[in-house]
Amino acid sequence: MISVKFPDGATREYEEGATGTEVVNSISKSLAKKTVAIRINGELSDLSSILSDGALIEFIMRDDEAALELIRHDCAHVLAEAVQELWPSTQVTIGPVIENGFYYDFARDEPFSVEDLKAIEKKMSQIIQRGASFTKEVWSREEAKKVFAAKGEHYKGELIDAIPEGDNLNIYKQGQWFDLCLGPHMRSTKDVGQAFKLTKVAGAYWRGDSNNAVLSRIYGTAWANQKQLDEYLHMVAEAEKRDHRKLGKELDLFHFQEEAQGSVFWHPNGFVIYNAMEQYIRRKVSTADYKEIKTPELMDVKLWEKSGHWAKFRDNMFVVPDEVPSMEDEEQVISGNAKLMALKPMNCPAHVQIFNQGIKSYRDLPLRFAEFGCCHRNEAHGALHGLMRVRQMTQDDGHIFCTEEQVQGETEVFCDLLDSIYSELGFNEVKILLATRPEVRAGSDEIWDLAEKSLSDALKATGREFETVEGEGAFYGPKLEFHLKDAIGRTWQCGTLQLDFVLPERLDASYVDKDSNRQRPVMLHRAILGSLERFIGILIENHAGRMPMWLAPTQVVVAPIVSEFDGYAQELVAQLKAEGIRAISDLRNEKINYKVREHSHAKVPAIFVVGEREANEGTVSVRRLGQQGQSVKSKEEAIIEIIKEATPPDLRQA
RNA sequence: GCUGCUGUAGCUCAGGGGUAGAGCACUUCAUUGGUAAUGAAGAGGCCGACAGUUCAAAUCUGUCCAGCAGCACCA
Repeated sequence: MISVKFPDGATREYEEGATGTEVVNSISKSLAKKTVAIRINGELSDLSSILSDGALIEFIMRDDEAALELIRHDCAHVLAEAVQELWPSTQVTIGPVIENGFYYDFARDEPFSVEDLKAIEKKMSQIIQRGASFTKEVWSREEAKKVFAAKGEHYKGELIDAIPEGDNLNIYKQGQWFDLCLGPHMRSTKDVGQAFKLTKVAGAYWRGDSNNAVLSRIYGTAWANQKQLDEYLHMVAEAEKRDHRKLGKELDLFHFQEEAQGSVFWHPNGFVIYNAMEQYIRRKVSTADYKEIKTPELMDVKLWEKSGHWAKFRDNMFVVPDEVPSMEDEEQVISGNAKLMALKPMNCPAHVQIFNQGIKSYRDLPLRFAEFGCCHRNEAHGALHGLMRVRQMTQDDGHIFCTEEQVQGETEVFCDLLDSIYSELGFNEVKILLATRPEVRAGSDEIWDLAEKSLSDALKATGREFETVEGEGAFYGPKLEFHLKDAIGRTWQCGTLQLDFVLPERLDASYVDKDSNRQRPVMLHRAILGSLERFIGILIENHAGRMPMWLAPTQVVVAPIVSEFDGYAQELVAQLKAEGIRAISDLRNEKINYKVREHSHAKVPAIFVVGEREANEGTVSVRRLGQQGQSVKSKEEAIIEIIKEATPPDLRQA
């Protein structure tokens, strides 16, 4: 006999070899009906798993949060079966669960079309209705290789080879169809339910390596019930409406064009936001004792060779020969002998050049430089994405030169600065990741041990929680990544703090310590927004284009109802402008409905409507974006209200 | 860069081997109307670029360019 424990502390005895199914059946019929999987000692497993003596077990119902992963994984298997039923010569590869759904990669000569998805969904529905049980078998390596080879499944053969010797080789069957899989799965395909949808097709590299073949990937989403699926699809539609590229066009904020791929043309409206953000950050870093600097855009390639960027990022740099092309033969000719310059892809080496001027004393440390650094990176075509990924960007960059002992204090101060800025900008959920040494890197393992330890110790000392992501650090040092959660739950990496022992060494930075000895400073690279362009894109999507008053390109429109009161409207605009408010009048010969509609579409936060009553009483009828109706106030009161709201968050009186 | 899709008016899109279409926006005229569209008229296009097939190409084919969705990349 074996005994199993339940979460409430109870124990029960079963025959040797009892499975989760037997246990759940022994408890109650209704429980057995709802239970789709089991957790054994905390690990999600098949309900049909054989239990060991003393195991702690928990039942997973289909409606449990934990079952979502199983629903999606099982759904991926159903997708694969459906595809092979429809197109038997298609090879299957892998099909993992991802956020909100799953995908499956197939090897097939003909890529899938969007129309195919409908047919596949129909077939999947049938497979789910058939409700074949998932059963697990453990095969020998040889057997598995033979069977998959016979089926023409070469990718599965490669996967089998990659499984470490000694590990079990699980095969999950659902009726006639089977797949190599770690599991676990639910009881049968019926447990998947019908709340699923295939969303898109795309190409993807085998094993995520661009040197490998391109496979056809089908993405899907799956949920416990139709309501959840509908909510998810609604959320996706909402996100689409917020797309900053669409809003950028609608609100006349910026545009892109072919001749400057990936570089922003800021229109007057967009540049208001840009300037407001730049000025805001400038005030914040100035208060935090940073010295603002400006460094050259174009520098000799030699500097980038020295810093190590040339070796690693040359392919993504814009290189400019210092030469006027000759125009012989009507073709532009460049000799190839010219000195090579490069547009800076980042600012750090330039900041070190300023640090290196003159002799620095330990008394100068920590020395904090800030720059709105305009950087160019020749990003791959497919990587460009509106404001989120551009070729010309302006980083709110900064570098702190300090001693090893000062790292902890600087980390703490920086984290506080970030918290203050993010919360002022309306982002209250921040997740921190510590990214450690990548495979290709500069600096010895000892330096990396030290750098990773100092950074994580410093962060721990601030009392903040973080997760570690292995291998994601910069080539010169480990980094902290600060991820913001936006209004519809998406996360964006914005801030970063990177600890660097390598660049000061390579670029020979030094200071004189108490005992008159030359020492290497530590360099902290840091950014708060990341890039102004990208952050503005995030702000647009977060606010769905309805920018808070202090960032709104036009803050107030004053619209008279009839032309008789144009004078009163102009007077109001003049008063608002005198207070630094971005106000305009709309004196067009149009109905008030039309004006209100138009300015509401333009997402102007406040409209002052004035007619006979207002002009006679010295009032305004204030209509606020997103609110029904309007309220009448004295003009003084209305203006004071706008001034308050238009004040940047760091300048507001508490 | 890779795979797939798309490219027609300022915007959103329909059409499709034989004279280029709609709505909105724009211009003009009339309208002075109290909180999300007043009416009428007009103007606007090398149908992404280049080549090929054809009596004839915006339409079919090919190449290229750009955008989009993923992938890969992201100092």
